[in-house]
This record gives sequence, structure tokens and C-alpha cells, in this order.
Amino acid sequence: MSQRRSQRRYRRRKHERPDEITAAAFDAFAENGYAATRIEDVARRAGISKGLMYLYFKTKEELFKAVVRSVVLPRVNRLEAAIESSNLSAEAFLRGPLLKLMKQLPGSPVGIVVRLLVAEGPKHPDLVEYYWDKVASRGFGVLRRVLERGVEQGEFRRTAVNELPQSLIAPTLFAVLFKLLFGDKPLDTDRLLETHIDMVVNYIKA
Amino acid sequence: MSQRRSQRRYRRRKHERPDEITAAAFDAFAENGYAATRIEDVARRAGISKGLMYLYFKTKEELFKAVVRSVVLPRVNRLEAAIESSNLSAEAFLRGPLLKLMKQLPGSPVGIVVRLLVAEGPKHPDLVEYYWDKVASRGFGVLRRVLERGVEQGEFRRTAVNELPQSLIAPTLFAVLFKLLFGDKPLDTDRLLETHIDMVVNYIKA
DNA sequence: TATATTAATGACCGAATGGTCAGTAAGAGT
DNA sequence: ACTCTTACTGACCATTCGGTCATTAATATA
Repeated sequence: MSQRRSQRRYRRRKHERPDEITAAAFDAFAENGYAATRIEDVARRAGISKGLMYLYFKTKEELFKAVVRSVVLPRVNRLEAAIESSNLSAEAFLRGPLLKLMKQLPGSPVGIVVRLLVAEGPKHPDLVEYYWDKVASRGFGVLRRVLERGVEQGEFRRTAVNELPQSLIAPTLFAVLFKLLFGDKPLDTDRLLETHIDMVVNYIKA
Repeated sequence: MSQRRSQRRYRRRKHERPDEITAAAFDAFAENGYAATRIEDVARRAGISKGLMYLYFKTKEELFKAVVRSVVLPRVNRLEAAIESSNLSAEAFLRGPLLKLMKQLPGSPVGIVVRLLVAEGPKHPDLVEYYWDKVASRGFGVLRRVLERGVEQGEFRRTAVNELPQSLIAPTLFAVLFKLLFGDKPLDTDRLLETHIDMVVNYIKA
């Protein structure tokens, strides 16, 4: 009787849906992994119907890609900006901002993305390609430039690390995966990363 | 008419089935990942029927665990034995046998196992526990002992690395995953690992 | 050769789930 | 108000796939 205007079934919110959906999907993927996550589950989390999902994302795979992009892109952009605008010495940069960033990664959403990428990457070659272009190679490029600057300023020797900037952040991936898999086992990841940076700096210092 | 004795439908080979099945399963998992691999697919690869699979492995999950075990256990055992029987100096051991072992991992079946573990680990806590007990902690233990021996013999200083032997092999995981994901992108993993060991040894040398 | 045992088969079941679509109602335009 | 567009719903379909089981045939035993 009295349920007149109160029974509005939904609101049309075309604009905010995509972000809400990718956020919901991220949570779902984080909990269950890609394959085990049901589209309907994501829909429920986002507070919409299953059918609407397919209006915004044509397939589950497309949704997956959107999630990876949404988590990873802002982070890389921030990193790159922070680095370019810094005017610390190379050593101070490695020991300061870079180390701080590395410490943040284990336990962050990036861990989830790494897990999804490792698990599903081989089945989504174009996603891997995207990740390489937009994340990995950009990150390595930044590191390489920092090292190069150190050499030019006479702070660092030129060593193999110049061509292998990966060795600077490799243990970060270890820490991320360790926390992901063995979250309950003890490992002082902060100390691990500090030690590593210290080690590298000692190695390359002029 | 002439198909008398030739139409033998199968042979009973109770003893060799398990290994054949886990080998087939490994191949299938390597190609498609765990979730996307159908039991029937594994059966076909092993040259048996689907039903027989369930005589040897009660569930898909149990098959999965058997695969991980079969790949990983022999390797760890070999490693541990090789190390205990060696009588090199600590430094020589790190630069020799350990580095050699690290170089072998990227591109080996271990990469596949890592991928499976990362992807499915959170859904198989007991498998993760098993892996920790039988692989990870054993490996770390060995490294810790080598470092300790180095300290006792006066070769090494006592540093944070003694409590964080993980930093010795962390880049190996990076290399494994890099090859797995970006197999076509250039990265001299051998050089990366050599440099790393060199760096660590310099750092801890007395 | 006859019988018992069990390795092995493959048709089948039921639950799960990605994706579709006919219909409904919010709300913009007039 | 009245109409038109379209964001949104939810029942439904088609298929896939883990797991079961009645049946069959290889082989051990007598």
C-alpha cells in the first residue's frame, strides 16, 4: 500500500559506473583470483545487475585489463613525476625516495596485480605487452637515468648495474611475492630492502 | 574379421601410471595454468581415460599438489646434498655452485611451479605450507649455514645478510618471473645474477 | 580352462558460469 | 504531461567441466 515513491529500483549513473565496477572487480580478483571470480560476483559488489556489466565491459577479459590499468597507471605516473622533479644527489635519491617507494610495494595493491599478471599473463599477451610498455620499461628507464646521472656527477663508477638497472629493484619483487604467499611467515622486508640498497650503493660508489 | 588379438584396448600398468599422469599434468598446467586445464585433457595426454584419473588422484587439487611435489622435491634434495658434501670456502661456494644453480632456474620447470604457486597459492594454504617446509625454509637454512661458516672461518663479516639469507637469492626470483612473463624481451639474466653475487660478496667480505 | 580380482573405460550427471536479450523504468527533451 | 531514448534488470541459454559409476576386459590364481 504505502510503498509509493520509495520503490525506486535504481539510478542511472552512466558516468561513475566504470570506476565503481573496476574497483569492485579489483576486490573480487584480489580475493579469488581471476578465473575463480564470477562476473555476477563483481556485479553484486558494484551494486548492479549482471547484465549491466556487459554494457560497460564486453567480456570478462576486457574487465580484467581495465583493472590492471586502473591500479598500475596512476602509480607509475606518480613515480615518474616524483623522480623527474627531484633534485637530490643520485645516492640520496636511491637511499631516500626510491627506497621509500620500494618499501611501500609489498602489501600494496601492486602485489595483487603482480599475482594476476603472473597467473594470467601467458594467456593475455597484449596485456603483458601493455604492462611492459607502460610500466616495466618506463620504470627501468627512470632507474637507468638516475644511475647515469650519478656517473656524470662523479658519484658512481660505471658498472654492470648501469645496463642492468633491474638489479636495483629485483629484491622488491621478491618481497612482494613473499608477503603474498607467505604472509604469515616472518621476514623483515624493510630491512631486506635497506640492506640491498646499501649494498648496491657501496658497490657502485666511485 | 582379422581383428582378433590386435584389438587389445589397454594394458594394466598400475605402477607406472602415477608418474605418467603427473608428467602429463605438468605439461598441461604449464600450457594453460591450473584453472583452465581440464582433467580430461590431462587424461588424453597421459593416454588414459578420464575415469582412471580418479582412481589415482581423488581430486583435481590432489593432482595439483602431486605435480608441485614431483617437480620441486628432487631439485631441493639435490641442492641440499650438493651443498653439504662440498668443502669449498664459503666465497668459492657462493661464486661457484650456488651461482650455477641460480643461473639454471630461469627457464626451468621451476618457473612453471612458481607461476602455479603464485596463482593458486592463496586457495591452497596447505600446499603453501608444504612448500614452505620442504622447499623455502630448507633452502634459506642452507644459505644461512654457508654464511655462518664464512663468518666462523674469518672470510666474512657478520652483517644483516646473515639474518636475511633471502637477499642472496632474491634476484633469482626476479629473473625467473621476468623470463616467464617477458620471455621475448632482452635481459641478460646470467650477468644480472653474477653481478648480484659479486655485490653481496664484496659487501660481506671481511 | 575356469574363476576371481581389479585396472581401466566412457557415458552420464549436476552445478557453475560466461554471455544474451526481451522487457522495464529513469529521466531528458519538448 | 507526453514521448523517446537508453541505463538497467533478471530470467534464461548454452556450454563447460569436475566428479561418479555401472560395465568391461586384462591378468593373476588355481
